[in-house]
Amino acid sequence: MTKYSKQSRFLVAVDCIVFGFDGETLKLLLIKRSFNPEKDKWSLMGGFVQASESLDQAANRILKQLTGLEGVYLEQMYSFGETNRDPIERTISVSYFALVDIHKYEKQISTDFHAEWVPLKRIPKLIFDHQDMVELAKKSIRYKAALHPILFELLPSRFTLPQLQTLYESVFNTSIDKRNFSKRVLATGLLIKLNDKDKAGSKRGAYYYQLNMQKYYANFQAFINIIPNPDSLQN
Amino acid sequence: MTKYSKQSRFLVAVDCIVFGFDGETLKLLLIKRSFNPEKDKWSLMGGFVQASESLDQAANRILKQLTGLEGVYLEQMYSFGETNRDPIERTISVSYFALVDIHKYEKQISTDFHAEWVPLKRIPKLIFDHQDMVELAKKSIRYKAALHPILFELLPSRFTLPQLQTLYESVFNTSIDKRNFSKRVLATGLLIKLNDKDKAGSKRGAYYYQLNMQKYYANFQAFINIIPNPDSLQN
DNA sequence: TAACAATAGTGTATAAATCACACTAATATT
DNA sequence: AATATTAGTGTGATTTATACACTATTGTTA
Repeated sequence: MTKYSKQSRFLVAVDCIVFGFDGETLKLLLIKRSFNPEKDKWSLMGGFVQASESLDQAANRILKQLTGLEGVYLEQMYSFGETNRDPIERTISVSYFALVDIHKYEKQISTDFHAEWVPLKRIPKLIFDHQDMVELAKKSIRYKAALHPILFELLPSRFTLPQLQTLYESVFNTSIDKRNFSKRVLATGLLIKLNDKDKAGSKRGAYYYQLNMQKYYANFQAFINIIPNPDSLQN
Repeated sequence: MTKYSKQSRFLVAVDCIVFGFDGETLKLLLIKRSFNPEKDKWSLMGGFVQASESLDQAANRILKQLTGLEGVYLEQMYSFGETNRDPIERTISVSYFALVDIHKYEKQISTDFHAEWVPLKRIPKLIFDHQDMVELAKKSIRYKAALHPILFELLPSRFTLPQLQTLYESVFNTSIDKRNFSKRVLATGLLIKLNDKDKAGSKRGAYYYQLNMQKYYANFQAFINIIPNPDSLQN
């Protein structure tokens, strides 16, 4: 059968907004572009989709190539298709956001690749419409995290309640009463309390918890109420 | 400056999942394809993105061309990019869902175009991965409608509470106590009660309501609780 | 080695939201 | 005039959310 001969064909890119959390601050992984146009400007991780791969495969490949990251939480977000968003040639970009445990990758990223963790509050000017992508990604994770337990993807496999609370407070840019916070998270049944403590953050030490992976996967689609009235917290 | 010479370029399509509600049943607008491949098979509204238009513009154009629909609620949903999803040539499809007032368009659609409203429960086999798109669209509107007042887009500008309730009951495939339902919807402050009644649906007649457009637009992003525990209603 | 400083951990009473539930009202039809 | 059909309304019980403050632990320091 013949091809669709009269139609235009376009470059299709994938761009990844990669979030990390170092225990205090939410960060994005950015790279200095190594090729034209906009060489040496800050950019999201991106690359063109190849003929042989699906969009998801492209996103995973690009993330792996540019940062070494593999097997991380990656979710398609939105497709950007303004005709002039790339000045060289029309490119449609399918954006993904990723949530990674920053500690696993911190060293290898900055040495092997020209990628850097930048605090979300101090994102430099980015190329093309990457700024818009970042804004949308911030909204998207806040929205999703208000309903689903995705933020655990940003933490190491063992974490403390104070760490978890700090993470929620950063994402939602608010402060939460710790008694109510712990009641709510424990009520989800997602956490398993361990016997040892993290002594790094305080003299007394805080108990480690880990995810109950069974329940985590089973309840991922269910709505969960860690942040009440999240819409009143927009900013 | 030169183009990105070594990269592959792809066809990019837009496919629209168009929902309508006739007062009793949720329906999708489908068309019989008028061209190959898969001529005469059932399909979603789709078409290729042109060089001169953005994705949103393409979606609006295609909807207009194939159905005459214009100015309807249209929201980008997800991009489908499996390499072999179109057997003729690789095509990346950006899907949109639309919510329309079925009465406004019912006649003009079936006469001017080869489009047809089909009950959601009786969707025929569709071409390519359009079945997947429909499944995702059903999930998407249910998810969104659990949190935001989008379902009003499916109703005429004047509607009764019984109509609204039937709509929610169809979307969530459940039944709701009408006392609690009316309390909840009226508590949103989104509805204005009118002085006349719809006498078509019953002898007594039910009061018409209309949307308070101010509040509707202002509160669109806010979370709203018309359906409690929507996750317990999945199916 | 006792006092101090710093963070972790816990409970209760009040307010608000949600839920379950049944009767009367209006009117077209017979 | 009786009947059938759908619209409209209120309350009490339960659950959930909120506000709020003190004790526990332990490394550091005087």
